Amino acid sequence: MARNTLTVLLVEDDRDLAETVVEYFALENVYCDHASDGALALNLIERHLYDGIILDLNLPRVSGLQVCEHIRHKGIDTPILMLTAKDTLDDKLLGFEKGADDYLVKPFAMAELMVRTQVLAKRKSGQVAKLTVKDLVLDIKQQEVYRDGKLLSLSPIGTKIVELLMRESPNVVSRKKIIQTVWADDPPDSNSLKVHMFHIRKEIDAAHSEKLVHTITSKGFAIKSSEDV
Amino acid sequence: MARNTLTVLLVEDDRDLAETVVEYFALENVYCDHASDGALALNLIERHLYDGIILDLNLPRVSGLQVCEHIRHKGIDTPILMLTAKDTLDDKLLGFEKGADDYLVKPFAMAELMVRTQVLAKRKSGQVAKLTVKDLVLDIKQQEVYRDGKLLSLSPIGTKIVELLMRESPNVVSRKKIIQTVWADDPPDSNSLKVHMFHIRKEIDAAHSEKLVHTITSKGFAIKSSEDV
DNA sequence: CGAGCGGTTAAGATAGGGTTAAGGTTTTAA
DNA sequence: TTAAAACCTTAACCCTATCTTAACCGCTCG
Repeated sequence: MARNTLTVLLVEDDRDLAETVVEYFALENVYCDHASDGALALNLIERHLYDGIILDLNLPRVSGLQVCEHIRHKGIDTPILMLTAKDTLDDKLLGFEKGADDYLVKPFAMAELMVRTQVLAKRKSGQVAKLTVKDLVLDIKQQEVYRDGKLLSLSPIGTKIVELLMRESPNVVSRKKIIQTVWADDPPDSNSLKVHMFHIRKEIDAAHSEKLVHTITSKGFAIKSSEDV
Repeated sequence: MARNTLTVLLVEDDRDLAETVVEYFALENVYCDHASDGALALNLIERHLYDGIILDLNLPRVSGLQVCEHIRHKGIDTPILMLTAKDTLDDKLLGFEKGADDYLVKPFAMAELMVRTQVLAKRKSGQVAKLTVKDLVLDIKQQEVYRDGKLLSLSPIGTKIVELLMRESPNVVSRKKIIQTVWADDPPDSNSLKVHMFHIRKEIDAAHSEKLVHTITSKGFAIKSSEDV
């Protein structure tokens, strides 16, 4: 089972504060990279896979909001926690709109930042424009699915199912949940879901040796790379 | 069908506040069930699949924290946002520890609750509980059992039995109770349970010197480490 | 020593999931 | 507006993982 060690990125121009955070996090076994401005941060984010990003709103040159927007635009769904000195509601709303997942107002207690970071890091953001599982990509806005760069021909319902499975990846999603998500209150009283899954499989996996669509008997379906837990 | 529609559960005993929230949410196309106490909430949660749960910490009878813990123990990973009147750090930390994903202090702006709920609902919690007995681990949500980090191959019914035994560990569970839990109304009229126990033993204990599955003659079965009572 | 309890094994039954094709509905395009 | 295409549901069929069943084994204890 996975160790409790997390790797997060702190984007903060106040070097004193940054150092304090890094040291505090080290005590709790959280490894913390540090970037002092937005450009540097974006660079690091594209190179590494972080469990979470702590982002000061008030950065020189590129603002925190811009960085946030940029990250989401790239399809990176690492959870983001925003830090700010101000506490106006508008700031928060704007932050969430740009793709942040949580918000903390300066000054804050280290313990709270710690805990919020840990909670944050356990999940995916779900705030991205694109979902990616291996070489499978879903453009959420366009509702188009690509594998290995090639556009697949999925029906609207099929795409919805794939979206759900990709959001939950690598977890199993129960038939019940799929049905409720796709059909809401009036599910078909037939094996319609089975048929949709069949078509989805054909599109996503037929031409590839690595299968991404998996059935977990009596539990449901999952989209993930074969050896992911 | 409506596109961006979410379904959340509000657990709140202040009926005025609840009504306000429900109405506000309706305007933004978020359908909101309401439960006025913890017992009711748990009932609804098991029956429906919500996109998020908004949980007042301060409930009559069963506290919000208890409800939260209960939900996670059931393996339900719906994201939870906690509401509270207090603003002590300890409350927050405890809330996160019990499996909450976000936190909002009363009084709050409707717009902020709205936005936090929407962000919350897009992602999975990642906060589910796991059952552990020595090096045996059951992932409740995935219904997967590991020993010493290795995934075991248990059938659905086998997993159900193991879950029950692990929940009751280190106590003995009678055959009668196992049968009732697994088969409810129509138990097999054969030695099916024996066979399941055989397979469970094979998976859990065959490759290890410390046996965790124990038979207590004429009483039932238990999963525990050998020296435990 | 034989009756009862629990473990082991293998075979048959069943249910869950995969595949296919037909028919009806909705969407799209002319 | 109408015809064609795309899409969705349905039902029938097949296969396989899983579950049940029954028979047998071996121990223990009265």
